[in-house]
Amino acid sequence: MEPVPMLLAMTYRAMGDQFHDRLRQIGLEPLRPAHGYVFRFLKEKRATTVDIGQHLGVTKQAAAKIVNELDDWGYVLREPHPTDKRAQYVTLTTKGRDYLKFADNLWSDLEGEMAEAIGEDTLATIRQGLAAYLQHVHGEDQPGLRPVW
Amino acid sequence: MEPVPMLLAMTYRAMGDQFHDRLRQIGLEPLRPAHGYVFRFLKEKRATTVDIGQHLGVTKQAAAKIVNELDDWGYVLREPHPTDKRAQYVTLTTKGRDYLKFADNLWSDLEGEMAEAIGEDTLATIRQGLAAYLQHVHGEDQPGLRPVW
DNA sequence: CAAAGTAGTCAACCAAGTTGTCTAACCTTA
DNA sequence: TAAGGTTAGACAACTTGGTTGACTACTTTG
Repeated sequence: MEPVPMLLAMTYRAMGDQFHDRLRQIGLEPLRPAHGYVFRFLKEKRATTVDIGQHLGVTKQAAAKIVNELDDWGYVLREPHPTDKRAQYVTLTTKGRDYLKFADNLWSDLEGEMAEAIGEDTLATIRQGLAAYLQHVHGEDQPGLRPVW
Repeated sequence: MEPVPMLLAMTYRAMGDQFHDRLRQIGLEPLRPAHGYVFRFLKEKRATTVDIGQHLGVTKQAAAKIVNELDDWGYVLREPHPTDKRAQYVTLTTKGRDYLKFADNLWSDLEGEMAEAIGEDTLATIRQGLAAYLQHVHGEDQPGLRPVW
């Protein structure tokens, strides 16, 4: 019997692969999951590189590398922090927001296909079950994503 | 609303972290998920390094590195292939089988805790739902694990 | 106002994979 | 049965995505 985590990993992988395939057909830059997570984070709040690193669960140096790429590609830009002369806010450009919207559509397409395959209600149960488990493990303050890729 | 894959990844990560923590308390070698997947594979069938690479979805060179570690630590050993003088079968030692048994217990403990947190039936639905989705996507021949770590 | 802490950058290193090459053995097949 | 193509495994160089450590400029706190 397969351990549950293996099922989780395989499903994550399967969905991620499909996402990536379709994305590549559009010929975008080679965005990795981390980039997507950054977009999602920046949509919510203004953040510095250090904040981003914290959220991703990596060092600020690693975060800086990611931010640099996104900057080079025009997905984000840096603007001076209003009160702290050391810091810079990283913000989404229009291109970044467009990407995010596009990606969200793609995700919900994939989720729709999943619902079709296994049933709307089953998917809902999965969603709620996993959320409840994370709640159970981490309580209120969910950690950064501590990603898996 | 969180995309489902993110929930999958976070749950996988949460369970994996707990697994790893408890394992480390016992002071075992720093086994990574890949090692566990190799054990699970070798329990089923005799396999060469190339087979293992195929199963893990990595090159044979990468697989060889993993097998070397496991050999150094005494979890597997290599024995000559009966008919092919180039090849070697990789097989679990007693230490390897003991580890696997231990790990399986640990996993089912964790799964038990999950069941307690979110309900036996919810967990069962998750299990079946994910399996059905994988079936839907990949059909009969599930790919190697194409792992995520 | 001095001391401790923090944002960001630079540089060196590391781990886990990749590609490419080679040898010895294997498998056609003419 | 010899010849040509394929394969298992090893070795080496490189790539990627991170790490730790050190430093500067600025900020916060006692």
